[in-house]
Amino acid sequence: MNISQIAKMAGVSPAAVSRYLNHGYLSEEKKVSIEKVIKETGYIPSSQAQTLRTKTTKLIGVIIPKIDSDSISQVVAGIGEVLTKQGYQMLLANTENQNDRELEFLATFQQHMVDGIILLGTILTAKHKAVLKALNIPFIVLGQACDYASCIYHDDYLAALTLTEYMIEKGHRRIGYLGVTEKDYAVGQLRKQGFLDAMSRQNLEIPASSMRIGSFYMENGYENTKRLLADCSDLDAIVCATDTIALGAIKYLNQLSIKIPNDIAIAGFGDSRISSILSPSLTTIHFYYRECGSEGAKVLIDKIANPSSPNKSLKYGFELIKNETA
Amino acid sequence: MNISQIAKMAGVSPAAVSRYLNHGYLSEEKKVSIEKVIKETGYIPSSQAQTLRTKTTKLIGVIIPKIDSDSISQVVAGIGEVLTKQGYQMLLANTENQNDRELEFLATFQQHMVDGIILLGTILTAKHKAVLKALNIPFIVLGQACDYASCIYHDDYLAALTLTEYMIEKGHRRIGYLGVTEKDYAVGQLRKQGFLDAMSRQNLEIPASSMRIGSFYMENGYENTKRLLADCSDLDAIVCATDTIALGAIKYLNQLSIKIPNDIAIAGFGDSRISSILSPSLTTIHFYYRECGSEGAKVLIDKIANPSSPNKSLKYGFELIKNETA
DNA sequence: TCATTTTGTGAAATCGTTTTCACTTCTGTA
DNA sequence: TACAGAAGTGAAAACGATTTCACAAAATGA
Repeated sequence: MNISQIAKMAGVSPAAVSRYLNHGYLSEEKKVSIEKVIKETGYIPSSQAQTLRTKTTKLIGVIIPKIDSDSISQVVAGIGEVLTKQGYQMLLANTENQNDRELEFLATFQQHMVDGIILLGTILTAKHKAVLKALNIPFIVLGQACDYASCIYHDDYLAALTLTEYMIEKGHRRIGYLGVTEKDYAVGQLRKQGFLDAMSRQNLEIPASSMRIGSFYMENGYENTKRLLADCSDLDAIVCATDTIALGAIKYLNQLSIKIPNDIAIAGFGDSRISSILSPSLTTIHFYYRECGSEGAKVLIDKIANPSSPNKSLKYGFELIKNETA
Repeated sequence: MNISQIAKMAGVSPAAVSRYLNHGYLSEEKKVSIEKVIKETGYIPSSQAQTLRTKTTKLIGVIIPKIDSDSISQVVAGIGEVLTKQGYQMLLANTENQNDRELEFLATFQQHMVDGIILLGTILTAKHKAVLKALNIPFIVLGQACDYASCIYHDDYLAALTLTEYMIEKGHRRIGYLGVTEKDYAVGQLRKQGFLDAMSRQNLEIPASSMRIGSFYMENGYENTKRLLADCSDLDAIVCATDTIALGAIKYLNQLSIKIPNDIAIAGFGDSRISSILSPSLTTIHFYYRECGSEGAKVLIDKIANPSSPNKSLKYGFELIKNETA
């Protein structure tokens, strides 16, 4: 069923049908007859053919590192909400933490002529920058600061600083740290730096052996807590770069019947749904993930409507959730 | 940059370039020169134009009720893995539990000419059936049995039966139930029926006031546990239709300092990541969510390749996770 | 009444591919 | 030598929409 057939059935030209579908510069009489035929046939215009002429797809490509993650799925939910409302569709690409796949997906997005791209950034390399700019498609970065695009992110540094100061205030002195790769600027570097600065402000020592770097998975929390305690048996608290890592740590401590927070206090980042249900409940940082997603989608849509508009950089705050593990 | 420009630059016809891109019925000499030009220019063919001719988009539409859900995001991860591997892209539509939106999204998918559709079913109405069949696009249903399409689902009934029998075996007699709407056949009806049958096999009473129906959210678990205990103060266990609901129940019980499992035992369904970390850890049912997603994607791709192949109906088993809350 | 503007309309070009078809040019065989 | 078949090629016709352009009819103004 195509536009010419509809036109024939309605006794008008294809151009008239197109006009009906779009602006509608058309006599009332023809509008009625076209409407009737379209209703009867259930005709839906081919978006591919439309794209071919108009160069717009109403498609937004979204690249994420992992969909089955508490924080990321919240961002995606926020994105989806706004896109749907604005008549866009989401093309979702999940790299499963394989950073190099991001570039492949960018090529696919280009092929599908997406109107815009949202990159939920983990590691932004020079190559990313080059490819993204060459793409000539509006894009934004979420979760990381970025100087060549609009970006929406969290105050990871201040959050880590605040959280660590809170731990110190609670009386903890020998605090360990479980982090992630420094290639991830927001989570790997800023959170760690916030931790370090809070410690040094109080002139607290940080022996190298009390810090560990690992993956984003729970196993990392589990294994690195084991190693941490093997090397520094006198720790009285551990700050973990994510809630997931904190869960791994808690799992290990539970197995050893080490009491939280009396023997060792724990804190995480992300305020995952679990944190308030755990018992003891997890002290953590609430970030505005869903808002980050929905705001990001809005910014991108603005950018698509007005490509020459200047880049924006929006930093969301956070909330310290004072729960029971610290 | 289009195929004609590439052709001109390589000194061949557009047809030759197209042949290079596809089957490659072409002299070695031209292949080389075309390859060179494509590499230099970074040319990527327009998938819309391709679709216009070939009627295939390499796009799969996926409809889900909620992305920020532990179980669903796992299914989506499984789907994404296979689709990417097979060169497909995922068009994701999140209804946020608004069932009527599913039909809208189906129309959008049709407009975008997706090659196939995956419906992560909650409530399948007669209208769904009618619309899906009229669509004339291969589709499959995940999470629900369905007689007019290939479907992949879990043995919800036997899981509920087994879990409840286990609770009884553990010595619980006055067991309450927190469920969801019966319109959701798998989660609402089958799990409840499994519970009821296990109870009646042991001749255990189920007063109407010991069962509650609510939403999929944690608040439901919290609020309905409150009501349940107000009416039936002598319950010694509660079976919850999902882990999320169980978490709500646990939250309420913790607030009242009711000891789990000594005062009241709890069980859920889904084996969410949290369940093993909670303390006490949550007794639950492990379903093969990720596998369901990846297998579903495979079945759909087979169906696309061979549309006349008969429908398949695949039921995955489960695993009873005997943790500490029951 | 006549000139001018407004309004409504369809023919045809266009977007960027794929694919059919007809036409060379080879290759190998009788 | 002649001829069948294979191999390689490009012109041109799709695919299904939008949009420009030209033109007719109707409305307006003098």
